[in-house]
Amino acid sequence: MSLRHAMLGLLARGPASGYDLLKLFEISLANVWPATQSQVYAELGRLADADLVKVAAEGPRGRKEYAITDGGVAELRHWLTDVEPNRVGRSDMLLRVFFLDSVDHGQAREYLERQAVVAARSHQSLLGLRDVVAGSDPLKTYGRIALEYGLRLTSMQREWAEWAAGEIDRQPGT
Amino acid sequence: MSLRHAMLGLLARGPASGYDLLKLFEISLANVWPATQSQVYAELGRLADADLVKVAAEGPRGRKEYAITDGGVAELRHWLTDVEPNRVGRSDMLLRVFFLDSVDHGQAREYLERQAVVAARSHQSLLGLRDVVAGSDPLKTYGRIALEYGLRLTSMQREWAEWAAGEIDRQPGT
DNA sequence: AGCCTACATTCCACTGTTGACATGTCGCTA
DNA sequence: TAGCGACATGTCAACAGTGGAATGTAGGCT
Repeated sequence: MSLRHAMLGLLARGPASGYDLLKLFEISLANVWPATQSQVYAELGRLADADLVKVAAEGPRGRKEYAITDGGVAELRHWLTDVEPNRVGRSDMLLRVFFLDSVDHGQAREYLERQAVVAARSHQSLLGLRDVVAGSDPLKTYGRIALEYGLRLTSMQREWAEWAAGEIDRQPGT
Repeated sequence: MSLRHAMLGLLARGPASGYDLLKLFEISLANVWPATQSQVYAELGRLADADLVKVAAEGPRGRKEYAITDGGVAELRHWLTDVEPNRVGRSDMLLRVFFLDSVDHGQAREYLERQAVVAARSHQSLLGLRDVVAGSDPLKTYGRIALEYGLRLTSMQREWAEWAAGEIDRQPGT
């Protein structure tokens, strides 16, 4: 249940409304922890029930501004410092690789090549993002670190996919 | 809904019971697409309703052996060759990095160092796995390719976490 | 005045995932 | 023969995530 912690993390930087949080998810967390409107508002209610956040102010158009409480800060810190067994992430892409022997060599190769292209594209868009934020408001250290992870990941993915495409050519059979 | 395709992929290699599939998920797909018993049996029922698999034989202890049908093979191939916008994976680890500014420098550093250790450990266990399978039944090409991905990923994660830990030391503030 | 867009919240139905519980068979061995 | 452990299937409640619809406000434009 990390949506909760993502919201607490955002609120730790300052009060915000559900709508604000939604925008923050869109612009800064979209590639790490996407969240929909239904989720955000529902979780905000639960968070308030648990006294981890509270309504700090009510604005013009029914706007409710929430602020994190001391309990919320404690919960956030606990989540950040507690060692949890990080559960395995599912990977659609790798799952397909496992079953690539169900299609012919050409199709398998095509799949891997497409992965290389997708990874390269993601890499490019992250590079663009880095330039944008470098030019204006410099990213906070941790933002830069997270971005660097994306950069390294996509670059590794591209190399791997290219290697894999070559590898299946080298392989006897199929 | 890729549980369905994972099961079709496994059944494409030969008939199996729900129990067999469960074991296969545990040993070969645990790190790519974990599945529980409830899910497997329920999905098997749905798959049979949709005529993508059928009961091929009934064994000793209520055992039902399922086989993939032509429709199932078609569905599997379609999934393997169809370009789908791969949805973003959530990352608990990266989410934490984003909010590391809510704790002090020492704790942030500790978190990143711990990530480096975890990655290194995963890397070692994959190396072990590779040696085991290399010694006995050689992995199929695609299994090797998927394993290589894990190896590269964990190695990249370790390097990145070490770099990140150093990086926050170099940073002014906190 | 009428319309559009951005702001803003709430509710709902559906699917996917987890964990626990219930039930029963079969072969081994103390 | 009683009990254990591996085999084997089935069901249920709860929660997380997705997508869409309904509702309403306020400001700006034509």
